[in-house]
Amino acid sequence: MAASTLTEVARLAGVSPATASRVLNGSARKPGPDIAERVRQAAESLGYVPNAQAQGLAKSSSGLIGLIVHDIADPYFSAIARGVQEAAREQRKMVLLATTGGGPAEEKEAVAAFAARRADSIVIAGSRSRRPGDTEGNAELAAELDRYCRNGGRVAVVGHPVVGATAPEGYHVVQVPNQELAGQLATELAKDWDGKFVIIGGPEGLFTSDDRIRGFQEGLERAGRQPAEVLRNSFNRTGGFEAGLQLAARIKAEQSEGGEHTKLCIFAVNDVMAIGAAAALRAEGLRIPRDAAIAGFDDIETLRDFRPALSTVRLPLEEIGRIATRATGRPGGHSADQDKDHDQELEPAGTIRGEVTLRRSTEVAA
Amino acid sequence: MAASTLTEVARLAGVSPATASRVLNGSARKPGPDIAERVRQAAESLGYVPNAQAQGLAKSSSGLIGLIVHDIADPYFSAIARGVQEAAREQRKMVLLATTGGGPAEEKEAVAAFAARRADSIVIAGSRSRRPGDTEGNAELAAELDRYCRNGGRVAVVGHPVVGATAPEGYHVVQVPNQELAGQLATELAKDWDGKFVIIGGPEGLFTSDDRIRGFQEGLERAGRQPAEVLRNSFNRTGGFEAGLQLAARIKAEQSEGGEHTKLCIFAVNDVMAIGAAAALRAEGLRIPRDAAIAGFDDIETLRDFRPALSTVRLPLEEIGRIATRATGRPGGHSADQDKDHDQELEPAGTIRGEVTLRRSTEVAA
DNA sequence: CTGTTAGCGCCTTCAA
DNA sequence: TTGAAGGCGCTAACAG
Repeated sequence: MAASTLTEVARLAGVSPATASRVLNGSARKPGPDIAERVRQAAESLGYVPNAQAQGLAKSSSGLIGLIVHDIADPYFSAIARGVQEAAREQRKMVLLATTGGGPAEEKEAVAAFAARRADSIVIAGSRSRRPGDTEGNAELAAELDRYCRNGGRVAVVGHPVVGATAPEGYHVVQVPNQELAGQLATELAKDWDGKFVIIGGPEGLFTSDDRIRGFQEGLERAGRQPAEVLRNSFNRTGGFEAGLQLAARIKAEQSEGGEHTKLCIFAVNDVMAIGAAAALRAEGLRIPRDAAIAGFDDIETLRDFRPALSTVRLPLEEIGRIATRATGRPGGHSADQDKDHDQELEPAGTIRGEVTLRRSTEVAA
Repeated sequence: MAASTLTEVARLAGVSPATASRVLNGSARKPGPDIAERVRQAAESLGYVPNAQAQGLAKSSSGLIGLIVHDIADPYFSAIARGVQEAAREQRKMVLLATTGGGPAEEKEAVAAFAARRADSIVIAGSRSRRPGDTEGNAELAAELDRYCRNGGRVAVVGHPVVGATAPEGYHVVQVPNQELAGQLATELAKDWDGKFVIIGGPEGLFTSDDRIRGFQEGLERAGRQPAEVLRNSFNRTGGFEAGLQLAARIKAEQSEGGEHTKLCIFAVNDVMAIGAAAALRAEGLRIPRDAAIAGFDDIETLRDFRPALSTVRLPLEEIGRIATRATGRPGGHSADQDKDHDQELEPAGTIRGEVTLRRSTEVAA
């Protein structure tokens, strides 16, 4: 009932297992064409499927890439996942998926599980955190990662390095210029908006969120503006929605006060939160950009048809996934020519370029 | 440099590998607490990580669940993927991801790869197809699946069974009542709309699309309406957009003709296409539902903030993923009490309940 | 309760 | 070029 084995194929073909192996899987020496054909036919007729586990055991390489995300249903992560998939396919590897919900403890579990499966490399896509409650988890995660690397595993982290990770080799960080881009966004917005800025951020300690907040504040400062107030909330639509409700109340109060007031410009640290905030404003009867402007970050594809079109910062999510994955590929894995010029190896895993994208949601037109 | 092995742990603890194994991994008999502690410490100090490949080889069960989707970045699939992940976690298994782009040939590759990795079960989430070009691919896919099942693998397919698959056991189909629900949607819409209906569908031969089209037509018929014209296009936003452009031209022509005309009601066979079509109408200066109504299918979460809110059919995507995955779990895998009542086993893998959800995009209000 | 003995299926030296 | 032998790391029968 179990799948047929190489030995069975070999027996049917009247050759040794070794020979069969050489025929069916890549090997330096190629057996005689007549023999090869017989083996192939035997394999075919038995419906032979090589046992990757056994192959992996013997070669100590599994052909697996581990991907860690907070939530695969979040479009931010699923876009990255698509890039990882592509790159994995290039490397003829398969993707193992782990969803962690963002906790370092669960991420550590995932790394351990990947290590157990002897994944050739691991891509960590979720934002790092330095919240107080996470310090222990971070330490454990770092330790687990270090061990994994020491055992020959490759790791790529999107965004920030894992706190405390001191991995010697095989540890790559794909830098995402969150801070810089948020700064540019602020600068651009400051050109058109005289009023106050408010930031809807994630919980304090989430690097991605903090970087974007910091960058935005810096941008405001460069433009000679007051720092923006920061509302903190969960890093998802609900968080944005709740913050949006608060702001809506405030805006309506100001409006009913009469008198002159300048419109608020809201920066949510990611698109999903921005959409949540926009929904809240709308629910409260406010309109964008008439009563307030709003901008996000990421430029999530599925959200591009949202109206008013959301000003945001475009991030090449799919490419980020690809680059991270490629960074973990063993050099000379499959490419024909191998640069002897190792300089490139020393550079960061890849430079990500984003782009400020102003759209309707921050237009000044009444 | 390589990871440490069970043997090393055993040696350090001064016990046999078998004992170490019994301590570190689940086993019926539990060694003495003193011994157990020594082994645990040895493992800890060596940073021992069990080799799942070896375990799999020995136990001939990999703890892997293979998931096949068209495109992980498509919110429809990523929602299902989340459900699969959840259920996998319940079963203490990991998810192997394969993205196929929808072709049976690639799906066959994926199944073979999963089989090679000895995945315990496979969940196929993409729509089946019976397009002429796919017949050969379908046959091969079916053969591969049959073989996989025959070797003890479990399979769950979302929607329709794979064409030609005759798998004896372990082959489950999660029925999604596309046709029925589309019929209900049509019925509901027909109550409010006097005018013509148009369907924006996917390519002919895609089961999901065809079922929804058929169901919608049936619903119209039941309501005493003429069958709707069907525009076919690719099964994604672009397809919807292009069809939308066509319709926009038509609508504008009718409008400029003056005279009386009834508004068009558009049914796109999935939300993403509906959004594309809506974007096209908007781009052509038309407004929804003023100039035309539009409805989709799936109720994609990320799209719920779209305005005008899209009438659609809510599908419990995440649950579909969960149910499909659970259907493939070996009975008595982890649950405490094991029903001796096998009746449930014979029913379809699970009954999916959807819900027609009328929203603003099909309101009659001018 | 513990240790010993065989494999799980494959790859890879090494001889022939 | 081909075959034989050993081992990858672990578990599952047996013995003790």
